[in-house]
Amino acid sequence: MRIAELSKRSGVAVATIKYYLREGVLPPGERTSPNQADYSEKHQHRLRLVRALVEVGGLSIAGVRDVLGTVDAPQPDLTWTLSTVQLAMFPIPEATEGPTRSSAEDTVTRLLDDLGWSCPSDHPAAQALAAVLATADDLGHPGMADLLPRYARAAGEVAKADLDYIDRSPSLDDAAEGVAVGTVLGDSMLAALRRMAQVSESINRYGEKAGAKPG
Amino acid sequence: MRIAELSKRSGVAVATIKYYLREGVLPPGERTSPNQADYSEKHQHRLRLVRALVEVGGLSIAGVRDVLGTVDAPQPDLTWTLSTVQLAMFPIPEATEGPTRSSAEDTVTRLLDDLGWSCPSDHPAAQALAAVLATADDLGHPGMADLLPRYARAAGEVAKADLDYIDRSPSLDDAAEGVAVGTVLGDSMLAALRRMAQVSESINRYGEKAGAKPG
DNA sequence: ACAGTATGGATAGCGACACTCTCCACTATC
DNA sequence: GATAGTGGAGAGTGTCGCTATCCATACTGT
Repeated sequence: MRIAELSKRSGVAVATIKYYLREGVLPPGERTSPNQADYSEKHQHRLRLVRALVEVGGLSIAGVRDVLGTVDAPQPDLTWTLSTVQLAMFPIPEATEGPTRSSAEDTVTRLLDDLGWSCPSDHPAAQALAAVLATADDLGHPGMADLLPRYARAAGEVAKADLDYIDRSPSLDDAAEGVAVGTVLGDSMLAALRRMAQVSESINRYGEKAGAKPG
Repeated sequence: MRIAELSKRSGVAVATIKYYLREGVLPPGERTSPNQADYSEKHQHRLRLVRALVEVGGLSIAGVRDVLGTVDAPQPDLTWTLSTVQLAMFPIPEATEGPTRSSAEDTVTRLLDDLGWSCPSDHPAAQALAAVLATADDLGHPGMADLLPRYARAAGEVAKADLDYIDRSPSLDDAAEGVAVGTVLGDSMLAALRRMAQVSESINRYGEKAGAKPG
């Protein structure tokens, strides 16, 4: 198919598709003449994936490029693939310093120890967690740390489900894409469910009232 | 204190503080003369809160304004406060249409029913969940829906912890801020813990190898 | 008292980002 | 052979979160 049809089928503007081609998040079509190319269902699928990563996952175009680079070069080491996707999604950690931050790092180390998790305490995610705890502390909400065990238990369950899902993939390629899709969509899914559960729990405890929508 | 000291203490540039004042996310200082104002510890705290919402929660300035508007007008109805904060954080849902979307909505309705959650199935969060499921379907990953029960159980646990945390607040003002902080920081906390748990679980299943950092 | 600095307020500018538009030589199609 | 569409490249657009510049006035140190 040609670019106009790819655009029509995907609902993405031609100019945007050209932009994605330029940015390298969509591979070029197969040349049929100096200025004519042919796009396949693979391009259609890739375009959907790009849109999902951008719209649902909130990734930047550069982040999408990173993730797709990993998906396209499937390593047998899924741990590596997982870490790469995670890094593309959460490129944050710009380490802060200070007493609250140090004690937050201790808290995280202790948590990992208590849980027996095989995650290094200098992992970006662990650093991010320490940063969040330090922020809560600075805001005068040190009680957030008390939530850690329950949050961690829930996160552990989710992670097991995630890895089970990846394990079901028939091929390495599928597993790599499964990691990307699962990481990105899983985050949104979990966030949505948390909000729903909060609303439900809130209604159960405090009553319905204006419940659903305040605006 | 004057603006220069507020800037020094908070690490936020004077120009940025002026910008926040203009945007209404920081209340004006107390006038002492036509062009002189005095800022208190309250401003310092508010500034920290704004930075946390922006940096950790990824909220836009407009989103911060919405959240703070709710925090500053504490309603006795915590369900309302919760919903408002949620809306400011996830203003997404721009409803799509199509067969996958409809069946995703059915799936969500059924899930709510099975779980016995008191969350209306037309709640924005439920819509967001349906959108995610539809996206997964369109991407050729219909198996994501199988993860729902385990995800939901985990989300339920987290939500109970969240509401327990809010319940501990001594005053209504504190509860309102607790909702905002808890919702925003809780999301980041949960995401970080999920990543850590994924890494841990991945190492347990597939071995260490390049584990922590691929780049 | 008076130079030097800081302040609040308003306006304009900047850099990043994700597109979107315009132009071009050329090709496909009617 | 007129018309519409193509790939490619560059410039332009709108939004966002600041950041810089001005200005008249106010505070500060000597």
